[in-house]
Amino acid sequence: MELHQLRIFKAVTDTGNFSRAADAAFLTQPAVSMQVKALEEELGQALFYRERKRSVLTPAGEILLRHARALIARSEQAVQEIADLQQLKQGHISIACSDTFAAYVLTDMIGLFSKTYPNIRFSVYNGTTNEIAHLLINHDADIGYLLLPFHHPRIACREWMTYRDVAVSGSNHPSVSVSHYDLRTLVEEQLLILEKGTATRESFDSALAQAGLATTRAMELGSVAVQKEFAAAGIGIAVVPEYSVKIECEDGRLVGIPVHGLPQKKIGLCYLKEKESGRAVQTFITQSSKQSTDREKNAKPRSRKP
Amino acid sequence: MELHQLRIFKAVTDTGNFSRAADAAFLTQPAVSMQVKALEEELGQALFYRERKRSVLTPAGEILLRHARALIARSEQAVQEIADLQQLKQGHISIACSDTFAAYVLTDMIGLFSKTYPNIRFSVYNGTTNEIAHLLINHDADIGYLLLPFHHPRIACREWMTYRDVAVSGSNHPSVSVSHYDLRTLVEEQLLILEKGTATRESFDSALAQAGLATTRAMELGSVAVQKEFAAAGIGIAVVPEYSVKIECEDGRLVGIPVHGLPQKKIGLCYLKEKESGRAVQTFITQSSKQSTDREKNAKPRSRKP
DNA sequence: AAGTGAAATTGATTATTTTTATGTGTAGAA
DNA sequence: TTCTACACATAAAAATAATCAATTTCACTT
Repeated sequence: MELHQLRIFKAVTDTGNFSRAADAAFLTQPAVSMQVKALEEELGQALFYRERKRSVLTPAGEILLRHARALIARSEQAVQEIADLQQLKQGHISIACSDTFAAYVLTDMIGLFSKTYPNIRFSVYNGTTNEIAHLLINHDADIGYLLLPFHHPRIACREWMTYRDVAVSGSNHPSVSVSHYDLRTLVEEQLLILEKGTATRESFDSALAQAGLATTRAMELGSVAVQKEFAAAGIGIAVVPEYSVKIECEDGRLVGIPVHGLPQKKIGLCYLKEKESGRAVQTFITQSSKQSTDREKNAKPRSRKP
Repeated sequence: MELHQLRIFKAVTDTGNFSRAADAAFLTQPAVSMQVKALEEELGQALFYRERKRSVLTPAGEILLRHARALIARSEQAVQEIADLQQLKQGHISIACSDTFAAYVLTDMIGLFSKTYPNIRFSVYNGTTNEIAHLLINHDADIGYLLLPFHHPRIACREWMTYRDVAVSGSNHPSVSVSHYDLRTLVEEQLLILEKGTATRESFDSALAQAGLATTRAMELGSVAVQKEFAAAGIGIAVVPEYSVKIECEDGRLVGIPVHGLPQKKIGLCYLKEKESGRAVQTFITQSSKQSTDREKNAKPRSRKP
């Protein structure tokens, strides 16, 4: 049984007549006869009572018509839904990144995108750099954001944004009066740093190692959100990505202090080399890259309010 | 889009691999490639990410797979349902006849048939001879039962059962003592006869006319059921088909009195000449004709109980 | 650098579908 | 009756599509 045959069959039921069905289907009458006959042979029984003027459905024909209608409609629906994918009327974008990036950068990107394309759904997976790579390779994520440099034979990266880590403290902390740190002064403080195994921590450690320094008093915390809370509570100085404390610095809950000697860091957008992204993903990248340049222009990572 | 293509597409998703799909579908790998490519071109986007070892569905592919599964399953269901028609696992029989025949003959026939084939549904249409013919011609009824003789260019009849009309009265009516009527004595009675326009009435009228007689006191009633009630109430003598009063004669509610001079009547089974009946209808005819010969053997149209 | 696995490509071959032309049967008209 | 018109069936030729066998490409792997 083929849809082609069912379309012809349906044309006969619509017109009540093989010859008119042939016209409607842009075929000749014998072509219609043969396809109907093929169906009848496959099903083992007649589909029409052939009368002089019209053809009337047999019981088997009635059953087949019911299914044929459903089958044809559903095949058209499939085409439509797939077309909707192109029109961004539906779709799904799956993103892999660190929880920090998700919480403080992705939120805005997705929020803006969803205003324009409300029917595109999102999945966000958080993980380490390695986990992000696996998500991409297994097609569980369409794109990822991770700390550069990153090299993998099947994954391509492009620079997405740059930022620095910044020291923050609560606004009543003695360090408020400090205009900046360098690494040597920084390590003297009670530090609040991220646990091992994260890219942020590794880059911090290697910066210290390069300068021949080590932390004197460091407290390891599990997430940037916790670091911020501890800093706000005046427990110590947190070293966090500047983008994660933009709002708190602006409203004065936290005070950001630049650290000389910490390198500028790059986050890359990455995706499978061989895989061409769908339109939804492409559009998301385009739109949010516009947004991100805007954001960077307006960014005032250092701001103190009295 | 053709089911053929969807079956191949599904084989690829099942095996994750064009080559293995080819084996599964008893095709060569290029054949699979071509059909998938044809689908992709029709839909305007790729269905698979082709990787070295396996092929993974794109978003469009996911959507198509969902529909392909449904389409394939439904096409198979259609075949199954139509096969069930042959197996008498489902079906529908539509019968046209007089309301009297339906009430007193068809009931048993359908009851017995439904015991064997509980999933065959019935429709029963009541109408005059002419209406029955129209029902057949419009395929609204598969078979009909009507009073013979009946001639129509497109309808074939075969004799189904014979019966006589019989006079019945309530068991306390004076006529109880009469052993039989002839037409002359019958017309002297207070008669309960069927309204004009029915075959029963016409045959009665023509029997009287042939004998040069006319009713003296006749009451026209709308149905045999009403005739029987009036007779049981002692209002007069009803002339009704013997098969319609079999039970009442046996249990004594009514007394049947033969009428000499009324002809034997034949009911025919009829159907469209050119139309071959479905298996359900054929089986119904076969089974109920066995039953009807049985019934006629046991029939005791005249029986009086004290 | 050679080998491997999976899919694309190509040209020939085979099946299938469609068309053209014709036949059949019936209903209605001459 | 015979003719004509209509609707479908049938048959052979033509066109189209699907398949196959052989080859190539491509990205790894060894």
